[in-house]
Amino acid sequence: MVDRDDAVSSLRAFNRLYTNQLGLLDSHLDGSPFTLSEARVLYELAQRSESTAAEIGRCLKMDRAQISRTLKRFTRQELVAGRADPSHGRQRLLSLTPSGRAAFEDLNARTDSAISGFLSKLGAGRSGRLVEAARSMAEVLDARSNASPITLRGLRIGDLGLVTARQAILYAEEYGWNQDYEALVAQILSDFHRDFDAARDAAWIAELGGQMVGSIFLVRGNSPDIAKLRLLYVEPHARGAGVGALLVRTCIERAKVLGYARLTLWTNSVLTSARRLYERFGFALDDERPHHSFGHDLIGQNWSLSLGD
Amino acid sequence: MVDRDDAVSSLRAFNRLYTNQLGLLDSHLDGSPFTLSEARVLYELAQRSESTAAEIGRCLKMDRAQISRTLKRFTRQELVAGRADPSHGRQRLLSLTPSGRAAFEDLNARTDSAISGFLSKLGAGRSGRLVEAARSMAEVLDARSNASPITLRGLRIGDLGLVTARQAILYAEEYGWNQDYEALVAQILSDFHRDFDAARDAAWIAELGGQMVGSIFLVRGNSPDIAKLRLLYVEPHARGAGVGALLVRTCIERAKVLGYARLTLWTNSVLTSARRLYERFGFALDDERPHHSFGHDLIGQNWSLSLGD
DNA sequence: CCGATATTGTTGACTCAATCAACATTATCG
DNA sequence: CGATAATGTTGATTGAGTCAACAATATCGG
Repeated sequence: MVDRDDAVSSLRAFNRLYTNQLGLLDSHLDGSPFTLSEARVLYELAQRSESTAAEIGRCLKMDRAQISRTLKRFTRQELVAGRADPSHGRQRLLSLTPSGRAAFEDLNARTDSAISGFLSKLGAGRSGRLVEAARSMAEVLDARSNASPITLRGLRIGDLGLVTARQAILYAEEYGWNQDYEALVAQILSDFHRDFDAARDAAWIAELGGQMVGSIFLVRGNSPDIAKLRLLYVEPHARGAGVGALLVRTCIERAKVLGYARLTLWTNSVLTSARRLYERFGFALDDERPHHSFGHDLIGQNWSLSLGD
Repeated sequence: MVDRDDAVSSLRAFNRLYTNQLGLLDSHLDGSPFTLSEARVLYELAQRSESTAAEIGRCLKMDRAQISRTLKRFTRQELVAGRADPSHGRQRLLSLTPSGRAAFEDLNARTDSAISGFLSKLGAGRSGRLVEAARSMAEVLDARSNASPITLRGLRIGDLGLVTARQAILYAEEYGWNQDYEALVAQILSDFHRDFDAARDAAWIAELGGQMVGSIFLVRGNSPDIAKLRLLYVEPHARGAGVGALLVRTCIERAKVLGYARLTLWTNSVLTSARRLYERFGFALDDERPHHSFGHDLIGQNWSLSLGD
């Protein structure tokens, strides 16, 4: 994956560029009377109905003294009003006055137009990539608090290709498989779409924070009462979070609902973590056979699970 | 593509998170005696052999007065020494003293370990995504100065899937084509890999700043002296930069080298920008025929170009 | 060569940022 | 109830950031 030193220097490089280039968006917007700190405090005040100085300080990691002085300035300018908390004699409940809110809206508009101007200077392509990357970073940074849950969804356009690419890249990185595997997946998925029958087939994409982190496919087998589980995979960074188990469980349940008597799958002996998953759900190894594929000598395995219980 | 208002608010959200969460990496690292501004100046001094105050000021967008005072402090602490520029009586050539360099190395180590600690707190998955996104943003921000050129490369693992996904998503967005098209591309690419013969087939991925922005495939046709051009596409944000022309030209040249007499292609009448490209390179429309595919009534077109000249 | 103009670097003046320490007031908890 | 913690204010100090004035030097057109 990503080397640790590389990662650190990449982040540092980004940090420098960001401070040098976008940093100007922070401090002292053109006509605005507010400094960066003031703007941040103003923003937090606008977001909450009635909050306390300590709360804002914690949220912005600002010093109590600084918050106190900033709020005193705001109060003198009649941007902020406070009233005593009935349930707490020490704290004061702060809120923006109408003119405080107007000042916030003005600041907001200035910031928006500054960013908008920056983006249009970049051009459509670059700004699109910038925004996409910013979203991705924001998601990671935000995820510290709200650990986003795993969700499953059906296939969307682009998924056939993305599943192909991710599986190919993963197995190339982890086991050195060559592009034969990618072509095989592309073939399987193309066939899956062509022959798709909602009464007998299904597919799920696992997402974590809006990102694809795994997939599983349920397709009809050679006889009407046998289904095949195919193309199970979980992104390395999402492993251990129960994504694989959720996918397999969902697949088994749907296979039962669709009336299949037996669920089979083909895998390779090197895929140990997948095998453990199958065993946990009661799959039994039927037979195995060596084969040479994807540039390696492998041992293919057929597993199956009886659904009649 | 990305909506402008969405883009602005995404960037703002990112900016807030970044200042709140990683901002602490900037100002005043734990044991370090340097403030953020001082650290930035120190960094710039360490990067260049002998530079002037004005140069650093321009680079960091800092005030002359502030630079002057910072440098005066550094000089008093014997971190920086300056000598008169022989060729310029006003400027002074600044450089770090040995103890200045030691201070820089110390700061560097502290920063690295702070970032490293932050990354390990995030966990492998999140930090990987964060770093990837940071690289992507850095590339965009950096690209202002060094306009990265378009490069062509051969196929890598993952490309079959990525080309499939990007083409499917693009034509779904632009023309509303359904997933039948994605399955068709997956099929074509799977076959391409299976039947690949370096003496008769070829493929190129266009990259701009390390990102895939287009592709083209050259495959043998039904008769030995006829080749087919397939799956040409260019990302919207890279259009107008000559990516398409570069791809087509490269493909035509290779077709000549491989000894083909004629290059044919199949496209659809709605793909007007591609058609203009083909016309520019001398392709002529042989025939067209309506068909119903990808959820729409389309007019398929066969174009061809004689390579004997 | 001269004079207008720009660049470089310094200094003073001022406000805000950031941090530490001290303090009064109020909550909370054993 | 008393120790301890949290809240908010104030003073003190250093640096950040900005504006303005100034001196010294470069540059360039005439």
